Amino acid sequence: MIKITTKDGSYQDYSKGITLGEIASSISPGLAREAMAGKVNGEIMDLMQPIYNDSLVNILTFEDLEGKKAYWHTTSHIMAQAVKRLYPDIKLAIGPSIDNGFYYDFDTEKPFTPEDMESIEAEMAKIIKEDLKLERFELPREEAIKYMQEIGEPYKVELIEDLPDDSVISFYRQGEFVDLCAGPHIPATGKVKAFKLLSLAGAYWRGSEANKMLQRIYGISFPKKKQLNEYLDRLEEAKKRDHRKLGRELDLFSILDEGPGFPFFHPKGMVLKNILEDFWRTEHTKRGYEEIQTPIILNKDLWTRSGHWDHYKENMYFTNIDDGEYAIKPMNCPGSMLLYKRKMFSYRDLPVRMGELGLVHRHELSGVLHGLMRVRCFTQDDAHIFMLPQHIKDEIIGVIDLVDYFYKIFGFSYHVELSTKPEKAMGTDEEWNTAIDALRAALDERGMEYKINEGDGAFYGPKIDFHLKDSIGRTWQCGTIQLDFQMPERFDLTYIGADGEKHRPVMIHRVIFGSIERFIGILIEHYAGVFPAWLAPVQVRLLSITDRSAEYIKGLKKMFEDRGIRLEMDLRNEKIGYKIREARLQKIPYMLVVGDREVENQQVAVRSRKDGDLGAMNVDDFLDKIQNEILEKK
RNA sequence: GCCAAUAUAGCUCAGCUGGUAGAGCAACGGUUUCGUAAACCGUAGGUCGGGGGUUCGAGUCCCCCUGUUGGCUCCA
Repeated sequence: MIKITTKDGSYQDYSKGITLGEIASSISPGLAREAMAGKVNGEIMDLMQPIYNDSLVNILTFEDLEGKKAYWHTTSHIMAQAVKRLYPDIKLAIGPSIDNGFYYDFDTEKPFTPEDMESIEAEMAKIIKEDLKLERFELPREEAIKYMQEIGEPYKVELIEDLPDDSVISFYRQGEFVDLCAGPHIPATGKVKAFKLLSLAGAYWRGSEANKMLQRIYGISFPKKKQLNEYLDRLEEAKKRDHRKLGRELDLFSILDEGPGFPFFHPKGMVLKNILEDFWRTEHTKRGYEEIQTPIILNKDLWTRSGHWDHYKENMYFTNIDDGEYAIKPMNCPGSMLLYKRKMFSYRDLPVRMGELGLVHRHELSGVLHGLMRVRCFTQDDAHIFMLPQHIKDEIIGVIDLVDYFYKIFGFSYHVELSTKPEKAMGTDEEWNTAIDALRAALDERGMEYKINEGDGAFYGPKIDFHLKDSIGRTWQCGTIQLDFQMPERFDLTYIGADGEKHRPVMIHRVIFGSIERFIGILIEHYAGVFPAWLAPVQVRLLSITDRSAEYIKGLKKMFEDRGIRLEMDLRNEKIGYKIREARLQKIPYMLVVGDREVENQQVAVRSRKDGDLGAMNVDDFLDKIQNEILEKK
């Protein structure tokens, strides 16, 4: 007998060799039904796995991340099986689960068509109905390679050859289909209740442009039909919020064929951009930042000195002036370095915080451009902080506080990642450790949880990234703080220490919004275009019932504008319902209906986009209400 | 950049196997002066992304170019 402890701390004896699935059944039939995989002493396993020793066992369902992964991974095998049944000559590459579903890469001469997807789905439904059991087996390396050669799967052979010497080489069989796979998998294909193939795409073998382009099919699956529908509804919801669609409908920005990746901001989009920038300036001034502006075009020598010529040339644009070579800046830092060097700093002057809303241009591959999210020119809300080593922790805390303050105002929650030294890095391990310790100390002192991204830092220093979460649960990397040893060295930055000698300052490089353009894109989708009053390009629209109220409305317009309210008038000869509909579609926070009654009482009838008809109010009361709302940024 | 899909009026889209373009909304003109999500009538609007080819004839078929969309990172 062996002793099995479950996650609630209770334990029970079972006979040796019992499987996880049987344990789940003994706990409850419901759990047996929902069980997808299990964890034995922290190690993820199939339910079919027998246990021989006393163990701590946790049964995983679809509610657990690892349970989902197993579920999706099995669905990807079902898809591959269906493809092999329909097209026996197609070669299999890889088919993992991902954050939302799964994919499988296939090598096929003839790309899949949408009709093929339908027949694959139909075949998958058959495989699910057959309720094939999944069995795991292991083979020694040579046999595994031979086996895959025999069944004609060259990509699998390559994968096995690249596995480390000590790794267990496992396979999963379901009916006639066998695939190399580490697992775990759910016990039978019949457990997959609802699935859908979502998209087709090309993908390089092993993600490298040097390799062959394979055909990838993405899909998703759920234990309940309802969950699948909810997921598809969420995708629809995301589509409705698409900033490219809303950007056009709300007349905020456009990207024209004449400038791929170079956004045009319309007057209303510009209002939004200016509000964000004004807010940024105000908050930075309060925190001891100075603002600078450096040129967009600077000569080749500068970019050689900064290292960009060697490390970033592929992403840069160039031009000639007279006989000299120039580059259009992809980053603001070299310009900032020059401004630091304009004069001598004493240790008493530091830290120096130089902010710049700098327009940078970067050559992005044409295929990656995406609305405002991925562009070829954008405004970075950059700042470089030059300081003494002992300032590092406090300065970083200052930036963390600032990021926190900003994101909370927009209603974003966020998580933090700390990235450490990459393979190809400049500087010594000692320098890196000091820097990482400083970043960590700042995070710890601030009591922040963070994930470590081993080896994901910039080549010149470690970094803290802020990933914000929007209202429909997607995450976006925006803010970042990077410690940089390289630039101060390359530009020979100095300050005069208490000892009268020159010393090298430490520098950090940070952004809060990241790219203002991208941040606007995120805001549009986060709010679904329904901006809070402080951000709304038009805060109020005045609607006349008949043209008898036109003069009164024009008077209101002046009064509102004097109080800094952004407004529009709709004096057209249209019915009030029609005007309200249009104002609502434009997502304007307040609609003020003005007819004979309001003129007579010197009032306005307030309709809020959020709360509907609020009834008549005195004009001053309304102004106080909206101004308060704007002030509180609600 | 690569793979695939796609490009028709300001927007959303129709146009079957080739026979010289159509709807709704928007716009504009007129009528209606109306109380909280679409009044009525009418008018105008497109060298069908660009170039080349096949054909008696091309929005439709073929080739090239450009833009757009979804992917190409998440390692069996």
